[in-house]
Order: sequence, then structure tokens, then C-alpha cells
Amino acid sequence: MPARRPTLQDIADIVGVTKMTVSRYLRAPDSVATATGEKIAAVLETSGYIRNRVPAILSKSSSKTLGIIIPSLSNQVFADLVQGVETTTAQHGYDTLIAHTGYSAEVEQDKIDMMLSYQVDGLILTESGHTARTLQMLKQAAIPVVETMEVPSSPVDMAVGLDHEQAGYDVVNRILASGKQHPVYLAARMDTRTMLRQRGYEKAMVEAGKTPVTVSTSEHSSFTLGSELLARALANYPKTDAVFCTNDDVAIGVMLYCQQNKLRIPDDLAVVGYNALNIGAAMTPPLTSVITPRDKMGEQAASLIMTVLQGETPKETVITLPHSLTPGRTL
Amino acid sequence: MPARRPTLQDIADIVGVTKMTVSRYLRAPDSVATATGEKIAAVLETSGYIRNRVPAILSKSSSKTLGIIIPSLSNQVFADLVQGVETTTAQHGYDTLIAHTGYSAEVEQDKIDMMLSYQVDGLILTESGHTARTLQMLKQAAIPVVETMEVPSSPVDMAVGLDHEQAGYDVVNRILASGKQHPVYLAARMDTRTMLRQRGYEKAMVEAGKTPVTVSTSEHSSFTLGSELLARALANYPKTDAVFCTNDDVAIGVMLYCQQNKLRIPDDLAVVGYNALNIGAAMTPPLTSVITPRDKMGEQAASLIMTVLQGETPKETVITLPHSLTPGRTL
DNA sequence: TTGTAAGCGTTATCAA
DNA sequence: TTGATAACGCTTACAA
Repeated sequence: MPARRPTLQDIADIVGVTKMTVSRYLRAPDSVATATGEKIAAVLETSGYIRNRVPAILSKSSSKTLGIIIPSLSNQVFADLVQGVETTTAQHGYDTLIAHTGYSAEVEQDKIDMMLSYQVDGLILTESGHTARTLQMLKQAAIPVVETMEVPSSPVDMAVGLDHEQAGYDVVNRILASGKQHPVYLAARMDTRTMLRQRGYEKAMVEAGKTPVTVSTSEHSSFTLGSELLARALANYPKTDAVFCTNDDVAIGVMLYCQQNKLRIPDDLAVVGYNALNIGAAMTPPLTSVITPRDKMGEQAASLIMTVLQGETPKETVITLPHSLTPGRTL
Repeated sequence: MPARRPTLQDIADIVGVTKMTVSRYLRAPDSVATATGEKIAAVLETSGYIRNRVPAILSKSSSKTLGIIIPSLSNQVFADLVQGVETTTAQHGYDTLIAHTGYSAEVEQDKIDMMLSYQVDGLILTESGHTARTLQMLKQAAIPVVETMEVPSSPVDMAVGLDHEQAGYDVVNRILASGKQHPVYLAARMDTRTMLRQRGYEKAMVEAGKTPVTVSTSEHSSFTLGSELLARALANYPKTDAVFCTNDDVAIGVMLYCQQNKLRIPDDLAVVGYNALNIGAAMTPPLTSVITPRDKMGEQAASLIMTVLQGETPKETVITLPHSLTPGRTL
């Protein structure tokens, strides 16, 4: 076991060239004489050299890496977003670093600090509530930043997202058009998107001359939580005949509760979810849910950053993607 | 907007001291005269200085950061593991960097390469199948490495995990003890843990004088997949009266299929899952599932690394944690 | 209490 | 085609 990792100098000493030649070989094998290249290749192989990008980051202040900050590591929604980002970054030879915040703006600040101290070339964020210090850091860092998932009213820099308020509004109008009279909004932990959907719900309700009713909690959303929220809704608002759920986890919990309590879906209770995850399709009847193009958002967010890093100016820097509804049968 | 991020030198120039004094202030405010400290603090505030840890990483070859490599970003299991790791690292002032592999050993190699090139001080891995190049890199890097989730037969370095084969063996014996005659193993994408559980299943079946039957697929596990696997099992092995599922997603899919097809659980079909996620508790009847202490694994894995980084030698470097079964009612 | 000098490992630049 | 040199921004060790 070596005392320390081999450096370019170590390789060069063995081969009998300077580290500059080895460095050249690593980045462009053709820029070195064939014979030299072969010798270097052999030594690299046996010594198990691991490249060290820290010096390059130091001298160029660039790391060929994007940072992605997501709220949660166990949510398919953000996994899809990351997948989309990496589809694009991989094509451009960029790496990605991932950190999660647990939906806390303070943790987000710390993670952004860490990523900036690692000199990421660009950042992709997923929440639009930032601390003052975060905003200051992002400004100072002067790197391209894209906020995703939602489109903030005043973006830090660029944005690719959905109009969640409009989606909520559309869903509720569909529910009302189906003949339901008393749709209730079920909300879990209040992130920004949850609140935007609520606003859309309320707007549609008010326009229809109805009183909006939201049943919410500060807990993480979960399947069991969906059951609890529905129980509370039915207890406090017995007329409830439809629920618009802030996400599919809650919607599934609602459906499971209905099965246990012999409520027919959608006859007794219409259910609409949000994000159209796989489990909804496995339910009986299949869950009606809002389709959100997460991977596309990720791809476009990364594309915006790549464009800026190439010194070009994107045509649009704030992009709103369309939403639609699955052909489920719970509405 | 500045052309580039302010450096310590910039701050120092404004204050009228050397960058060394500013550096001292940042790390230990008391090591600087009170008056000087106040001046520095003021300038730091207005200039929005962001610390740059790259030079320190370069000169000390240490980053106060651990790398965590997980297969998937949308699995509660790995989210819990990361949570456990971060509980420990936070106490020691260490940061974490996360990367995901999509269950590919080649991607794992690339991500490990990236993390090593960022000079992480330790690595936490979640799969035990590594490429030759990965093994060579880990050896050269000479940093503490912990493999988690399972306990490999020949660990790269240290390990904290569960005995999945034993867990599978125990589950199947419980199923047989309940009177079921034809338990089938339902497997999704074959990662190492899925195969270990299968081995335990087969061992128990053979010991009971029965023929093991595994129904599997190369696809990602999902709820819909659980339904499909069960349909295949029932079609090909009509005597099937119990299923041991490689994870809860598959088990839930099985339960949903049973609901649709009026199969009674556990009378017509017993179901056992793996990981004891939240959704299992929301089902009717509640899913019986193997409890895996993910957060504890993460904590212990990180503790091992912290111990080594402090120059001490851990008492045990290969730790097997206990498993148990939820008090569900599907068995 | 503050300052000076050297060094971390790579790459851009210029020279041979 | 290869080499010599300087630079990136910080911290350690030593000096004042």
C-alpha cells in the first residue's frame, strides 16, 4: 500500500519524461509520440494512477461539474429530474454532484455553500424559497443557476418549471365539471409547490362560488398520511365528495382508506393525485393524476446551463412546460 | 457583478492586512485582535465572501468530506442510509457528497473516480459487485471504505450490513411453519441482495424437501411489476399459496393484484415483503415485512470511517446487524 | 498579534 | 514532440 496516491510526477519519473508529457497523454494521447505514449500507458496501468482534478479546479476555477440540490432522496419526482439533468450533462462531459436539503432553506444554504466551495460550474435548484445568504452567495458566485419544478415569480437567474397554480386550477375545474360539489384539497408538508396548487384550487373554488377547504399537516407526505387526512376531511366536512391530493402518495393513502371503508371511487369520492407515479397505474381503478414532465425539466435545465457555459445566450431563460392529466378512472 | 469571486487577498487588501490574517479570522476569530476582527467581519459581510476549500484540499489532500454511492435516488431504503450517515458526519464536521449508479458497476466506477478526484476522505458503498478498476482505485486511494447493506464475503475494507441470506431463510421457515406448502420467491432486478435472499429462500425450501420456485425479471421493481410477477407465478405454478417478495414494492403490487382478483390474504395467499416501508402499514391487512435498520447501518458505517480518520483502529471492521419481522397480518 | 515564504498537483504558455 | 516555468488560493511553519 503506497503512502500516498501516485502523482503525475511519479509516473513521469518512472517513464523518464516530465509530468507535462504525461499530462498531455492523459488528455490527448495523440499529442504525444506513439512510443512515448505506449510507455506512459504501461506505467499508468501498473501504478493505478487516479487523476486528481483539484489542481485544475484551482487554477481554472472550473470543475466541469454541475451541482444539483434536491429536497428529498426518496422521491421518484426528483430522481427523474436528476436523470434528465444527467442525460444532458453526460453528453457534454460534465459530472454532477447531488445534495439534499430535507426541504430546509437553511440546509439548502449549507449545501450550496459546499457546492460553491467545490467550484461547481453551475447549479440546479428545486425549491424557490432561499435564504438571504443563499441569494448573496449565488450572486457572488456568478455561475449559471436554474430553478426547476416551479417557475418562481422572480427567478434568481433562469428557471424551468410547471405552472402548479394553473395545474391546480385546471384539475379543480375538471372535478367540478364532473358534477362533484364539494372537492377538498389534501396537503402534506407545505413546500412551495403544495401552496401553489392550493392557490389554484382556491381560485377555481371561489370562481365557482364555493368555499375552499384545505386539510393539511406539517408532516412529510406518506401513504398512511393520506388515510389520516381523508379521515379528518370526512369527519370535519361530511359533504366531501372529491379530493385533490397534493401528490400521489397522499392519493394512494386516500384510495386505501376508501377500500377499507367501502367507499366507492369515484362514485362516493373522486380522487385526483399529482405526479402520475407508477403506483397509481397499479391501483384499481387506476388513479387520475397530473402528469409532470420531470425528466424533460431536468434536460432543459441542464441545457440552459450548458448554453451559458459555452458563452452563448439562451433564447428563453424562463421556461414553463405544459401539464396534463392521466387517463385514470378515479375522477 | 464581479468578474470573479472575491479571494482572501481581495478582502485583505480592503481591510489593510494580509490574507493570512483574514484566513486566521475565518478559522478562529479569537486568534486575531478584536479590532482587526471587527474590520474583517464587516468587509466579509459586504463583499459576500464564499470560502474556497479547493486550495486546502490540494495542499492537505483532505477535504473533510465523505462520498456516498447509492444505486437509486428514489428508494426510501437508501435515503434512510444516507440520513444515518449524515447524522454521524454532521457531528464530526464532515460534509457528504452523493452519487447514484442506477445499479451499474461501470457507473459506480465512474462515480468513485469522480469522488476520488475530489479527494473525499472516505467512501460509503452500497453494492458489493465492483469492477477490477474500481478495486484498484480503492486500493490506491488508501482511504477508509465501508460497504453497507450487505456483508460481502471478502470486503474491500470495512462493512456494515445485514445477513440477507439468513433473513430470507428465516422468512421462508416462518412461512412454512404457518402451514403454507408452496411459497414462491418473487424477484425483480437482480442486485446482490436480491440474490442473497433467493439463496436463503432456496436453502429453506430444500431443507424442507421442497422445490424452490423463483419468478423473476430484469426490470426495475415497481408496484405494477409486483402484479405481473404474481400473475406469472399463479399461471405457471397454480399451487402457489405464499410469496416472499424481494421488496415491499413488489409485495404491494401483489396485494393490489389480490384485491382485484378477490384473493384473500393470507388465507388464499400469504405475502411477505422486505424493508418494511411506510406503505405496507397503510395496506389492509398490514403487510408483514422484514425490518432492515438502514439508518443504523449508515450511522455505524460513518462511525467506522470517523474512527479510522482519527487514527484509531475500530474494534470490529465487519459488522452484521440483526433483522426482524413486522407484526403485519399478511402471513 | 501579524507577516513572509513555501508548497499542494495540475495545466496554459512559451521555449527549445 | 517535449520541456521549463508560472499560476491557481489557501494553510502550515516559521519569523518578526
